[in-house]
Amino acid sequence: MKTNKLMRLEAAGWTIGSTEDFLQLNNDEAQMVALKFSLVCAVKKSRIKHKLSQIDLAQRMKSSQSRIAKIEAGDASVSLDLIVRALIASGASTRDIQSAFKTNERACDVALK
Amino acid sequence: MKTNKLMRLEAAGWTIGSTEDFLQLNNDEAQMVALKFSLVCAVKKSRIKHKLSQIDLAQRMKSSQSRIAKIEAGDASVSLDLIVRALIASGASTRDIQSAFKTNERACDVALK
DNA sequence: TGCGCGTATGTCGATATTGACATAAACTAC
DNA sequence: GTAGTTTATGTCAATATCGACATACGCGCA
Repeated sequence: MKTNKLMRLEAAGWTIGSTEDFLQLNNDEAQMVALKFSLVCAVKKSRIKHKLSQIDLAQRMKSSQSRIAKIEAGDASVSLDLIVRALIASGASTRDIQSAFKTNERACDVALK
Repeated sequence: MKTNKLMRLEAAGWTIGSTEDFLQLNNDEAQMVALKFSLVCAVKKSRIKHKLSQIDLAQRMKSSQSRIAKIEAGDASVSLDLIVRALIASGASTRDIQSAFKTNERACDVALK
């Protein structure tokens, strides 16, 4: 019997698994953030490696310098789409892009400066 | 001296490299499309592998069944963000995600059915 | 000092993307 | 058959994201 307490909980607006869902969501969120971070790092690395200013890169992908700055700053208003576009436009190779998806990257700043 | 013809062209609204930019853009676009395609395939594979219905997956990522359908159909209104979120939520491992970024995947349908 | 260059930050109107919903279609199993 | 399950498609109001612009900051150099 799993009815009694369960039903009371559900009556109160809870469902079984809600905790797991919550944690799962957090975990997924974390993965997403880590992924974005890696890619952002890769963008900056690739841009500098190819000796491009933010303006150069912006022109390449028909965006604006401020967008590039926001990308590299990890601004909340930039999508994964834009990050990956920037990565591609910056001249990163397919291999670079792929390896950027390893989330176990070292801290970005360290590698950059 | 690269001034003469160049200046005339620029006066006409052209800049050097515009053709390259054009091709570059197309190439970047193509890379982006290929990437999305690979990921979409990976989502469907992973979802089925984990025996999830579109509704299940939708609940996991707090989205809707119709969105999942659109994702897997390659609808124009789905962002890379959502695709990757779906991939993560479907239970794909980090390794799965990474390997999904190899653009030289085989056709999706073949593998799926 | 001031000037040029690259970058950071805030704002804003226009556009893209979202979840939700309705509904149809495809497919099983009875 | 039809009832149940899964997936596909269209619509829409709410929100997220966009490029563009202004502007400030840091930094090297004359």
